[in-house]
Amino acid sequence: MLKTKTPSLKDVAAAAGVSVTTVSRLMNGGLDLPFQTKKRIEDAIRSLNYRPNPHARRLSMGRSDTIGLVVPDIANPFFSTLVAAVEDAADEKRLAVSLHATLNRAGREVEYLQLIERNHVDGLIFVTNHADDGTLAALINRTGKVIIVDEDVPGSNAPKLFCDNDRGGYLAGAHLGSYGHKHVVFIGGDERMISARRRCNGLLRALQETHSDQARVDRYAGEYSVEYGREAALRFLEEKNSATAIFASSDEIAIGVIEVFKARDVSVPRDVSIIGFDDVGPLHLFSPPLTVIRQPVREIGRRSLEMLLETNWQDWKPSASEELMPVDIVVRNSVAPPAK
Amino acid sequence: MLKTKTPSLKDVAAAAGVSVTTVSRLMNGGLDLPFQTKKRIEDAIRSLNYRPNPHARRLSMGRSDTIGLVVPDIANPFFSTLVAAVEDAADEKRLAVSLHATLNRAGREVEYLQLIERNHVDGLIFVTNHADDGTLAALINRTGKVIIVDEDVPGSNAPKLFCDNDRGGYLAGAHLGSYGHKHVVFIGGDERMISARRRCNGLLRALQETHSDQARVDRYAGEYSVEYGREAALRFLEEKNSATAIFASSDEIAIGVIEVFKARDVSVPRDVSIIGFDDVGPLHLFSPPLTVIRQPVREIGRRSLEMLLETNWQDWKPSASEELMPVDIVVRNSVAPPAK
DNA sequence: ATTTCTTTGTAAAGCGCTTTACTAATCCGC
DNA sequence: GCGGATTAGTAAAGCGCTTTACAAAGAAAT
Repeated sequence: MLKTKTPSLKDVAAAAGVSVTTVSRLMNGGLDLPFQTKKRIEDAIRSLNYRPNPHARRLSMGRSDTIGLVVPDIANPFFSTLVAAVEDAADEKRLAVSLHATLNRAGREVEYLQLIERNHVDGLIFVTNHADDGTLAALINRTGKVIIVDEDVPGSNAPKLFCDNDRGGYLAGAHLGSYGHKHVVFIGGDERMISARRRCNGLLRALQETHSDQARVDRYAGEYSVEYGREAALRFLEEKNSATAIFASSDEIAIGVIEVFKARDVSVPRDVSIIGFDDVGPLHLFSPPLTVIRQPVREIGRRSLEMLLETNWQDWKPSASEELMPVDIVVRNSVAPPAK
Repeated sequence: MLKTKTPSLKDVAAAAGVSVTTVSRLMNGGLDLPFQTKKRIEDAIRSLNYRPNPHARRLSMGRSDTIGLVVPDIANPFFSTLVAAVEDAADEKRLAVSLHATLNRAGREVEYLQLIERNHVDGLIFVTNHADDGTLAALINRTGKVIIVDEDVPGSNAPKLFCDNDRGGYLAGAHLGSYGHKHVVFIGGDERMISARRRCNGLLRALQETHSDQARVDRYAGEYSVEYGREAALRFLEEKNSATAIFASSDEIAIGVIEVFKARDVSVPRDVSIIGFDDVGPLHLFSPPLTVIRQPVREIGRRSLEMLLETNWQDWKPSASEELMPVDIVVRNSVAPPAK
């Protein structure tokens, strides 16, 4: 294969007998040319199979037509569904997506946030799933053009998009309460995390509405992982917790819990009821099918891109702009009246 | 926030009292400078908080330090796990990944393949999951620098990485055979797809080794989707197929099958045995836990990036270079002796 | 003391595009 | 047939970096 250089704008211009400016302007829609000229240029483009060099274009224009997407873990179905939705929406807008996973490694988030600084990307959709010590918030406030999704970075001034965590908790609590559960353990993030705090609040509120001061919720705090789900389930068993139901704050946690309950012959929902959160995996095929609060993950993904694109960053005020996506409950078979 | 322009190499040079060349060469390791000069420059970089503009760098160097990754569907756990592994490996090599989902839409694959042409990306990892009419193969052969993963694009000259499909089929067949199954239906892609062909061959061979000419496999061909799994299960039931076991060629298909079996009160494995393929979802929590051929998805992801990086594209010969990753069987509880 | 290497730099071209500022040609009304 | 507006097009600067080709200064060799 002989090394024919890829054609440049100049080549096209030469072939069409016009200047590069003319070609460039034609291509970018800034010029109405007489039919003849236009056709000559278009023929030249076609016959040379010309495509603009994106790097030159980006350097010249000072933007990249690429958005950054940083998530904790791409393999996690919740995030991968989110990624899929963002990619889909971005593609529609002819934007590329530069994908980065932090895997909760220290410094990763900071590093990826910097991508924006030298306009590697035009904007960033940022999702974290652990508490921040202030570093992240400071960086976000300095760089701008980031949308915070799913979990808050407290102190950051950026448009935010969460699911309606409080309502999620409330729905779970109301459901559990209506079955007669008064004491439930909440397994989720720690109290610094908005998702955990709000879900827990909602849960307790609903329980109290049904059972007033008999209502009680214990909080087990840890990562949103299968591993922590197992750990929490073990703790639940070992401390012979008298709660009759568990509210597992993510699919992953629920999976971990169910795994050990299965191994220890704890029957769900006979011995203990479980209600999950997210509903992205095939939970309906579990035994028993898992009752769950569903997040509209794809909508969250699409909406986050919209927000990134529609906010006018020039004069965006650090307002308390927080958008909440609705959740709902999907009732399956993992909740029953308490045995005890 | 006043509009301080982001610092450029020139600013650094000025601040350090040297030329831009010097700074550039220092940063790219091409120069040993006397300690004093070096320190001056480094101080300047630090105090200006300078970071090179990636677009300028890319334009100048003619490469992007970005690889493209095109998959059929990011939300599908199999692919998302693959994506996660590739991203992880890429990050280690300081490469960005540009992610694209084809969603089996016509023209998408072609379009993304073009990314490589104007060095938008330095290489492409390409995974498709349907048959090609020759267009893709032609394009791939023209552009080069692509690794084909998971499913073949017949006629394409590129390094290829698949799992050991034949052995996967064989393992499934041997397992089923040892339980006394002679007649099984294979649900998977059509005969133009290497994954389907090889798995089916392996399956039949194993069955024949156990039951010689009593062995029989029916092939249901369709997409690797939950939807098709449902469809196939319905067909299975409606035609009262006398097969005693089903080999579902992906997690998705298996999920679809199990869904309808559950709805129709077909008991697994009592009425019919099922064996799946992939094992990326939480199949162990299904009822019953699904026996499955496992693909080393993460390893496939990592390896595909390695292959992209290690092949010397200058003098790569269209050899029959096909690499196979090992699969294994994980026995759970969805296979039992046939009832009939 | 002159030549020859190194060391320590520099100036300037080039990557391929966009865009600003400008000019030449054509058309219109009178 | 002239001034002015419009149309059709150009030249050249600039985006921020890398890299080639070259130079000055000091050290080593003759």
